[in-house]
Amino acid sequence: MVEISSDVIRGYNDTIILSILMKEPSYGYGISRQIKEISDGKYAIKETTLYSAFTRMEKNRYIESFIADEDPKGNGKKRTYYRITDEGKAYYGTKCEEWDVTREVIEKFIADKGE
Amino acid sequence: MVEISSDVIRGYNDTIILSILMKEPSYGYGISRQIKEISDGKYAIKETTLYSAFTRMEKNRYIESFIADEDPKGNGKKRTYYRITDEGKAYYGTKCEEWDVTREVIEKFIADKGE
DNA sequence: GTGTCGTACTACGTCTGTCGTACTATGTCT
DNA sequence: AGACATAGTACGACAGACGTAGTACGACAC
Repeated sequence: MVEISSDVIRGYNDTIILSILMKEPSYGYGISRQIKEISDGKYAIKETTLYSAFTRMEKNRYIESFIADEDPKGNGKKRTYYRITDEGKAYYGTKCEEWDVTREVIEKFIADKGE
Repeated sequence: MVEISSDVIRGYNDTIILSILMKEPSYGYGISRQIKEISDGKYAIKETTLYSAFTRMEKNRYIESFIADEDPKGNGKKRTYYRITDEGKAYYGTKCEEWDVTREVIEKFIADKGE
């Protein structure tokens, strides 16, 4: 099985996290599981990478945190949730556009992909 | 114009350089110009990034350096050329395969690209 | 004959994102 | 009692990319 090196995803971790928050607010562990699920187990973000991304993106105002209870059935336990901001949505949009260009460029150098 | 962030290309700079050396041996400045040309000016590798990649890849035995004269018309001036090794070719092949997986994964998180 | 441009690098230090390791704490299942 | 899933936090290390700067040579303009 082909392994995805982290240096490749680097620069898109923030985008991946934001794409999950585009649907609805979520929290660390939940986002981590969703990433694994959506990628069919091909990519698992490291905890440290994820939480440091939260810190960075909150500083950049791409996301906002708030404390909330666990799912209804839960007792009184709290979790830190994150919600995407308008700036975050704009950033996500930019990254999606950038992706097209990046992909095009890289594929010019990849065997059997160039013109 | 959409700017390509370096973190995205990161992890593929070596691959891009090797793709040029797959055709024929070349040298720093020449490779730099070829990258710009092939990418239609969309990507220009920084000098420092390029030369540090040479050092790294020579250490990894993906490339070998040799000194040669400038083009025939040149006088006695020398340049450092690089040639891809068999290990380098194998590495390039692996990276090309990895690219397919990476691209697939990332596109699951990019708007209008998912399933 | 001086200055600028293109070529062809090298050196050094900084920054950023990722990762390894480790630790805390609670609830559930066995 | 111990393992496992959940839900994090803390801290330090590392690698690749980048900014800045400097060297050196030849060609060409003015």
